[in-house]
Amino acid sequence: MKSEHTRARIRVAAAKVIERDGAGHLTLEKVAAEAGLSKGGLLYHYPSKDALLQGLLAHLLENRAGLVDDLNSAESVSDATLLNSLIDADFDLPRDERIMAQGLIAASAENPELIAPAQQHVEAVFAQLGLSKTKATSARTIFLASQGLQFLELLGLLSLSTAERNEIRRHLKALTEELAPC
Amino acid sequence: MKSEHTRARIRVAAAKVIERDGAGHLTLEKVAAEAGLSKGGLLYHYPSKDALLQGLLAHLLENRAGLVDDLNSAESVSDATLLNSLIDADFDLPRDERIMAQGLIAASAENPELIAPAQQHVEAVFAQLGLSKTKATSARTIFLASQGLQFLELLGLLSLSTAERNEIRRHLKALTEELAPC
DNA sequence: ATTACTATACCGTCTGGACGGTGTATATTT
DNA sequence: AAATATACACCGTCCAGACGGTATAGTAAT
Repeated sequence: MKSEHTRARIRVAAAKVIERDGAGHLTLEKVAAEAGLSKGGLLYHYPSKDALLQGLLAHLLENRAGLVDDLNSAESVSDATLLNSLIDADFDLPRDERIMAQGLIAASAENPELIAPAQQHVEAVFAQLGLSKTKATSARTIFLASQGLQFLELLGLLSLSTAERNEIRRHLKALTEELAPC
Repeated sequence: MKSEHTRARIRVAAAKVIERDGAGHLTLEKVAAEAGLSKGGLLYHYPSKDALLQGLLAHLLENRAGLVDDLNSAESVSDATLLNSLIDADFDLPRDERIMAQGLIAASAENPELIAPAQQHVEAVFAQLGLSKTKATSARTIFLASQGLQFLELLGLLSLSTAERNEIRRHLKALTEELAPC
């Protein structure tokens, strides 16, 4: 039971290494050092680099996965609810997790299968948003825009002032609300 | 003058390697082999791996850069024109160049400064779309959605049927046209 | 006895890039 | 016309460093 605590420490350490040295220089030894662990100790918890990366991704999807699943009960209005949650999740992603995502994008180059869980999530969202015949495309477009901004920020291709960022967020939320009444 | 021809061959070879082995396994030797060149020959044209990657990116931005610059003359309606072109460029990106983009995303992990030209392009687009006070956010959102889809596809997080893909494209174009009259 | 580590040494592999050399075409000089 | 020089395009080998992962021996707490 101390394990999970240590694993969390390791994940944060990985994020710090990625932030400092770049995702391409993520090394088991560096992560171990940053976490205050020996290399052997790190490998005890995550027996390979891939396992560590999978751990990062699983952690990232923990919260979001619930959002999609919780919609088994509700109806058409729930698309707006889902979008709202996803937008919030995107825009309020903690710094740590943002960096982890960055690292995973990089890692997916080496090992494409690694991000399969993320693919599952995205396609689940798309499937859910596709259920309503009339507004499916509008809903999906809102999702795409939210994701688009996250990726551009993640890759360092765009950095907005908080004011501009918030305005886009507001706009996406407004578009989401237009979905329900119609 | 034979140089440019060979360089083009090298770029295509790089795309093939990325497609076959994954972006993380892009190697000078593999590219050279694929291009029917020795490693030394490759290094003659692109004196380092970074130089090769920069070459790929420059090639990708060649067409798009013109789109933004061409708007020095026109007025507010031109935002719609720009968006239209960008959407087309995103959706009609040739297979080769799509794979190159994939490789560059991966490479940016190792060397973040590498994608500076792309950053410049994105921010130029955003600045251009920010000029019209009233519809700036709407225009930017359309751009974000288009980019969002490209990234999701690029990273293998989403694969749509051509029908679904086209519907989103149509929707983005419709939103773009709504921009002008108001 | 099991869990959770530390510390260190080591191995095999991969890879960027340096380096020296080769052939060929064009230009210049004799 | 012959000889020489120069630049271009390219070959093939070698090497130093980095990295993932293994192995081993030992510690400490539960």
